[in-house]
Amino acid sequence: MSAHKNDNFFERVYAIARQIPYGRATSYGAIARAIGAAKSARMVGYAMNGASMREDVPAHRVVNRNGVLTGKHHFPGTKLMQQLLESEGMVVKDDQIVEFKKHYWDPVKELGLEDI
DNA sequence: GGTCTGACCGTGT
DNA sequence: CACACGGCCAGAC
Repeated sequence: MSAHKNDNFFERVYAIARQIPYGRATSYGAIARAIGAAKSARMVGYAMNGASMREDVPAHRVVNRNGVLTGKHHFPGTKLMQQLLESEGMVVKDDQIVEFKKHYWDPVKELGLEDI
């Protein structure tokens, strides 16, 4: 019992992050909205910290709203995050995804969560 | 068990 | 346009 609205905040974050397609990227805020916690973007970032050890969660495809690789320091190696993104066809310059909008993947829109 | 911090975001001045 | 601030909430100390 005592089933609160977000029992598994972290699991929900991972569930969304897992669905980010190859070659695309999304933002912390977008994921936060997708799980119904629009103002908890910070916690999404915090959750991704624990996702580093999970291979099924592509944490490198999650950046901030400006397309900046704010979490790159949490990856083993300084440029691993950038390399992973570039290996998927994205261009990263000055710690930022070039033409971020072009590769942006909005979970709320793509998964049809708007009407829920 | 209070306090601080953090891979963020929107809004106000 | 730059900067400051509040919000949200889970862990670490």
